Amino acid sequence: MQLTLTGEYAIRAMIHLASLPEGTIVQISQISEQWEIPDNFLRKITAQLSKAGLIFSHRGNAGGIQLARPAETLTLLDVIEAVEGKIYLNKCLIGPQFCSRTSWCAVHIVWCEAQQALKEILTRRSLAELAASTISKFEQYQSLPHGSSPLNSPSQSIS
Amino acid sequence: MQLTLTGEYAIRAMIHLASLPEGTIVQISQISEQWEIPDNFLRKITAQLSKAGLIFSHRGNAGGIQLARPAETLTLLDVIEAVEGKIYLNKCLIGPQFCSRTSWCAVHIVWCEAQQALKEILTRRSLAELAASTISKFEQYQSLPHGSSPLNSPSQSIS
DNA sequence: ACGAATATGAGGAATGCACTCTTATTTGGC
DNA sequence: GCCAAATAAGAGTGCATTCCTCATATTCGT
Repeated sequence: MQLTLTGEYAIRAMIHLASLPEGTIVQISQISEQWEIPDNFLRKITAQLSKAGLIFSHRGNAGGIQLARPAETLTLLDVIEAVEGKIYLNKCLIGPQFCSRTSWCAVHIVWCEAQQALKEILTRRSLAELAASTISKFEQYQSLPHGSSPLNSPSQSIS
Repeated sequence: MQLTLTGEYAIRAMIHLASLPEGTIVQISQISEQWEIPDNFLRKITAQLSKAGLIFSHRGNAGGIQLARPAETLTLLDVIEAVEGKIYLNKCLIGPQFCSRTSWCAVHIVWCEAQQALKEILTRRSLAELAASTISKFEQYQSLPHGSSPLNSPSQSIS
């Protein structure tokens, strides 16, 4: 009943991309450094994000990854489901083949409600909002002059 | 991000107990039969429920288990946390030692909201309510005469 | 052709899940 | 006291998943 590190890393990477001007291409190694993600592992994760259509990847010289859609149209749920598969808080929510009691079990209804609530919250704010809010709060936290983006300058350690 | 079978089985067993008159003692093997739970595994789970103080267990001849508190005061969250530990939708919710970004990360706030909502839903209805509702729905489903409890009569297969 | 980047697939160690099995220990009835 | 019926406790097993690493392509700009 917990987000895996895979999902957490995917979110970090996507927030990073969402904090940049639309269309910016970033190298994976750059993201892995700034967000403390094992480089090779992040490559696996970005491959999944790419396969799911959330990012474009460009190989070769000056390659990297970029968002495939505007950050305003992306949500945490998109990212999580891209790398972890669809969310099912309980097996009984997958389908009747996993629980024969769904038609008369009151607990099943509770799980329906819980899952709906969870998904609603994970889609309530776009990655664009989250990235913007994160940056502004980080600047407040660090008492930095406004306008310098902490997520893009490698000199600033995020820890 | 899913309830384990351990949690699912624990809920079934507790719903079973909650459907009986207060203070009733049931054998573990009886529950395991009616709810399709491996007998030995259920014994492990009931041991956890007992250690958590949710049920009393009695050994020896005519032994069994019974609710330690009225079913009206028990919730799904109690049961789940008894066998799975406290719910943390993301590691960052456990404490700052798992994520140094909590003070300025907007995603962290979303997880807080999600977890709160989930817990609220899992405590909204008592096991007494859930058991009662399940039984009445089951009777409707089976078109049985009112008053016969499906969860107590071993002759009826629940499948 | 070269070098800088991602893609891909084969692992691999560690952990957790879903159990089983065995050996106590307790209790009530004879 | 003894036996049968029940839980207690702990070890152990098989499997899947998580969280990675590494080696080897493949792609593209110059």
